Amino acid sequence: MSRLLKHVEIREYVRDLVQGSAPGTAAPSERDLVDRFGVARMTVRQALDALVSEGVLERHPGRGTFVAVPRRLPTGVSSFTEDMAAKGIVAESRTLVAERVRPTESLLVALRLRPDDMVVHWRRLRLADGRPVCISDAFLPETMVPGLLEKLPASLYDDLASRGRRPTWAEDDVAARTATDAEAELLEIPVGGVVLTRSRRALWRETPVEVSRTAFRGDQHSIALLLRN
Amino acid sequence: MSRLLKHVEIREYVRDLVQGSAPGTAAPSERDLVDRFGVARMTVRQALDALVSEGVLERHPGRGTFVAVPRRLPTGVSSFTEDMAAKGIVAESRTLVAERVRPTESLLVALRLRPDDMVVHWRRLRLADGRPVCISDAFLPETMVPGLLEKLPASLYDDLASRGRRPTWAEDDVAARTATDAEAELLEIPVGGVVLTRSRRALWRETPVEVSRTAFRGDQHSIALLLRN
DNA sequence: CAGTGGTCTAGACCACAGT
DNA sequence: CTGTGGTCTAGACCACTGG
Repeated sequence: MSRLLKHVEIREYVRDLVQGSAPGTAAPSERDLVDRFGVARMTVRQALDALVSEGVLERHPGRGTFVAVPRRLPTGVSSFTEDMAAKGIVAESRTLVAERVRPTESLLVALRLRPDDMVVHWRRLRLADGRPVCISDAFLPETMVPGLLEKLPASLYDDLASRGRRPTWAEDDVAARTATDAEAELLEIPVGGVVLTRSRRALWRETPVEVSRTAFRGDQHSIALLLRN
Repeated sequence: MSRLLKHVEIREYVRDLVQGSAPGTAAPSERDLVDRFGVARMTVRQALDALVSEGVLERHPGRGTFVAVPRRLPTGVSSFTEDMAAKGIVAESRTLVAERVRPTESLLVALRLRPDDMVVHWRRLRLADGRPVCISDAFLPETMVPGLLEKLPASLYDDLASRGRRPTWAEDDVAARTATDAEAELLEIPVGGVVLTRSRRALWRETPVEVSRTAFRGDQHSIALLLRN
């Protein structure tokens, strides 16, 4: 039995229907969906609104609703595992810390938590073809990823995706500094070597899902970006 | 005479009301707005939906609607001059090199030039409130900016804008390394200090406009980004 | 012309917050 | 308890598009 909200049910129905269709293909009209699901038109519109704001559909007044031209191609909010796979490199990671902690004040704000909420802290050394690439600290609301610590996934973003919470956008801040001694040792670079750091707040729709800080080996890595106005 | 749609009128009313309020401040409740404007609740919700998706407001079921924690500003393809102005800082620059040169092979490709085309090379030391921030080398097709060298503008992107060629998108590559001796001296950092580098190819529509390489003082500067899927 | 999406009404019941 | 946002109904009129 479907315990879904109606507008969710309709949204997923249309999403499946449209999956893989060429841009410009007509989607069912709002009144068609009203008849098919026996709901009010506002409910159908609520479902289609979501798909439009996701960039799946486009509305054309007086004509209909159509599959949208594909969105922004490039990385967007990318996952380390995917970035490496795209280069044909096998990504590995070694868990250094996986714990349940009380959030700091800044985490509380960034993740939009309530005072008693706990966060999951996961620190990993990440490797490509067996060589250290970066150290990352990820912080996630415990309620967002129940059971994560009991069974650490191979890819955090894959895990979030399976929970329907893959980040849709992120705020990044990129900087450079010298490595701490601990970082230098883990990354196998000289003490005082250069690291490229990335602070990220990743969100799904309007909900913060992850805050992370990553330090990349400066001598090997760079961050590629595509910016649009 | 206001020819505004009701939901637009309500949206702008709330936007003004909330302008400058601290995050967490309560916005009018939906039923308040229904009374104030004499409209149906769906109409009010339509107005608030827009503000929520803009990140201006947050909804908290059972509690109310509140001013959202501010997002970082979207960057898009930003200009140094504009970035500084946004922070209330006076940007200056000191021209180190301004010349007409034959393009290297990689510039020829990146700027999509023909073999005999020349490029303008402009190197600047850029300062904020009188202190060095970065060194940038910009390369532009000569045909794109005739007369630039005869009258160097205060802001390159302003100049491009006045020619109708302001970059609409860019490919950036961000990395970290130690400064060269020359860079260290200009940036007033210790020899061997850290710099954050950005290689950019900026395009207007599908036409390459600029290739630049910039080295920022790593101890002071970071690059803020907004990524979307 | 009939069909589309855009806007809007005037209600309703629900789950949830805080008092 | 009251008030909040979340969902939903069953209509309505409009401007616009296409045939």
